Amino acid sequence: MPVRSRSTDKRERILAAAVKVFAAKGFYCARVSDVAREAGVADGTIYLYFESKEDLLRGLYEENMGKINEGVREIVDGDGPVLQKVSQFFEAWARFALDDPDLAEVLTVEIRESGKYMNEFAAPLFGEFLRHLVSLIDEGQAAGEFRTDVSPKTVARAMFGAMDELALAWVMSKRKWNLMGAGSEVLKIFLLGLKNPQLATSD
Amino acid sequence: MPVRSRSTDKRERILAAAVKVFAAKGFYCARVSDVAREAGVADGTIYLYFESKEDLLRGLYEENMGKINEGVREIVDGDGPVLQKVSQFFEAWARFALDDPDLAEVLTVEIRESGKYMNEFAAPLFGEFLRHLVSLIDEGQAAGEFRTDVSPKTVARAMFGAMDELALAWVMSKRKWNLMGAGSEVLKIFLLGLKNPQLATSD
Amino acid sequence: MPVRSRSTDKRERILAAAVKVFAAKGFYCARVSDVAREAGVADGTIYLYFESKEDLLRGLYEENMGKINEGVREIVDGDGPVLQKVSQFFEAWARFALDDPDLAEVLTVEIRESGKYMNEFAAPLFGEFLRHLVSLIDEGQAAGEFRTDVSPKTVARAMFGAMDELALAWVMSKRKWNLMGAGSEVLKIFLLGLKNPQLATSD
Amino acid sequence: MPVRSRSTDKRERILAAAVKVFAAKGFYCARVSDVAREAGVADGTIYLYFESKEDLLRGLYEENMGKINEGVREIVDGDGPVLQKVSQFFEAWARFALDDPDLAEVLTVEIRESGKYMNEFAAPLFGEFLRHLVSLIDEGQAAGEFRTDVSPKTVARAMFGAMDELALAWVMSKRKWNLMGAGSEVLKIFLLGLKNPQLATSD
DNA sequence: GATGAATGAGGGTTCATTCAT
DNA sequence: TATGAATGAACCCTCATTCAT
Repeated sequence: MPVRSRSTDKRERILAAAVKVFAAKGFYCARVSDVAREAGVADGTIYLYFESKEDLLRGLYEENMGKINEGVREIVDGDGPVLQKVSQFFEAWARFALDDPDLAEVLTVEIRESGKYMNEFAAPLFGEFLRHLVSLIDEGQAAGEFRTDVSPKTVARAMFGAMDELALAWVMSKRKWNLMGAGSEVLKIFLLGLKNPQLATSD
Repeated sequence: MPVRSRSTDKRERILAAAVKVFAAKGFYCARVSDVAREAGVADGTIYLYFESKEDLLRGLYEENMGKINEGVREIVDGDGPVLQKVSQFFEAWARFALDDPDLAEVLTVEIRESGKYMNEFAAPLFGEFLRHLVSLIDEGQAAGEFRTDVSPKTVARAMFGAMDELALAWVMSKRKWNLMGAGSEVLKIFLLGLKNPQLATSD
Repeated sequence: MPVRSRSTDKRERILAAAVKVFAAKGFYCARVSDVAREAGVADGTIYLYFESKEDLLRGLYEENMGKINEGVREIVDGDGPVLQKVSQFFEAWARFALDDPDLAEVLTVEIRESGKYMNEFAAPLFGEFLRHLVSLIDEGQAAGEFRTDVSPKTVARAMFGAMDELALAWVMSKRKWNLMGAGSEVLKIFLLGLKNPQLATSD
Repeated sequence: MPVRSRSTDKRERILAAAVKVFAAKGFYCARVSDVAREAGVADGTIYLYFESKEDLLRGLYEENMGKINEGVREIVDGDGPVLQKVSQFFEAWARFALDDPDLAEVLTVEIRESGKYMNEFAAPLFGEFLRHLVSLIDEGQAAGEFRTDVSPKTVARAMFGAMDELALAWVMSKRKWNLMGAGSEVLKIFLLGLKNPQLATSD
């Protein structure tokens, strides 16, 4: 039976509260005391676990983007056919958004938060995420499934952008429609659009 | 012939300064006095033209998104074949980013700024932009060019997301690669992926 | 007719208020808003003239210690007999305390404020002050008025300590007794104690 | 034979730690947790022995100033010639500084901390210390050794100020020079300066 | 219209103190 | 007794906004 120390629990509660509050008000409009209240702790307690408000965002980002990266890495490193792995990749992404739309919103929005310090920590993890996707496209080209006259990097970026925008739209629309279905539609477009014309069989 | 009053010029200078400063530091980290210095006016002067810092962002957004919408509307309302119009649509979008990357960054990033009041003004104009794209997809389906088993809204959103992400990546990478070329690649993927399989001729 | 800019006046008012408040509550117990209220300005106004609370203390110190140093330098560089200059030196010091006991208290107390950053700025000016006194002792020895078997540095430091303690006691006692008279007594002790025994005439 | 309880030891350790930390960072800049770490106890433990941070300073002050007062009282109440007792008085003072420079710094600096509550407890003990010195001067005057045209209180204060400043300078200079020697020089100045001119024998 | 000094509310952060274990 | 995680009041400083000139 797992025994989590009190502090670990509290750290998690603070992170969860931060996700909720940042999603609701945005990082800059959110007050640290909002997060504290949401987490049910005193303002000062947050500073026992995080160095600053910004560090709280960083912690939130690294913790969760780390998990996502883990998940997609397993898929990318898996054994099945590449087309199936691409599907799984985006399913995983969609499931993550479905599971915690607030978190999806924060990661999705904050990743844009242009310059300054933010990207100093966001970039590496996002870069890793993208590299996994690039690997898949590479693999697809190597397997003869995808056309080779496109840049995997460009394709990966575009696919991510399309899916991310979908997730954002879904979050903003108060989750009124079927994200997974829309994701499938878009994925199909990409797979068709990338299909190697040399392949004997049409879909 | 239109004669712009001196004050209109100043308004433009302030807006241009705001674009530059917001792109560099982000809306929340930018100070009104930064914008004033960049515009070469006094802090107080900004409040002769805008009600608040937020109103400055609104003005910036409406002015520029308005122009973009005008541009794409002309394309959408134009007479050529739908496939050509789709190409023109994204060319216009890319050209806008190429012409003023700072502006592209601000619009691209701030549009995400989930929360609060922001979207109260961003949504309508962005919605209009999206509707133009949806119209094109609709038109393509009606013309038999595109498959009809996909939701135009979903497709439009995905296409926008892909292109927007490309623009963002390009901006963030300090414009080191060819945005227009990458955009063409991605557009081709979408057009192939959307192509009506009933069409006799393959591309 | 001297025209002081408004800002100069305000800076002076803030400095004067800081002297009063720091004297009354001590630097660390004083709140910036106390100084602001005393000066009749808004909290933020202080930061138009000083970078931080600490900078306010630094400004106060440099401005006033600078003036004191100027005053004693003129005396040290003057032409009269050295014994007379020593008297003038301490008279000047006492007059400064009499003129602005609050200021005397702040300078006297804060100069002790041991380590850290404080002395980074206090040391040079206090060092200058001490050097002026050392010069006088040197001069007295060279002139044959003072014994030469004592270190001018040690003597200067002791004389300063004695006078400073007197000033502090006077300030703390709510100025109930005659500082100038006590100062004369002490000065006489030092002058007798330092007197060159070779001198033919006894006092 | 006195058996110190474990708790008394801990109290002593905390006091010693406080001396060290207060000397290094100053009372206001020192954190209670700094003292706790230095003492090797938990933060909360300090509050088992002291009511507050201020009380810790009070305890430190009373304990040590008490010892000093005891020491000088023995000297003052001793039997030897008054001139010798004066020498012993300041030797004791210097030895105290030499033995524990950190403590000297704290007592020396904090005694100035003008304001508030501080002096409520410092004043009595410092007053006692001064009264011992005043007694000596009185005694010297009564014995015909010192001139009687000076106020013993003033003289005592000045002597203390001179010696204290010397100790402070020595502490601040990282103890680079000979405090005891400098003290002797200064004491000699005072003794010469105070010498009763009626005395047949010159020194 | 234009200025920029002044304002003051607001918020991130610190740290003395408490208390459940 | 001893602990140290938790508390929350306090405070320095920022910066959007105002307004006298």
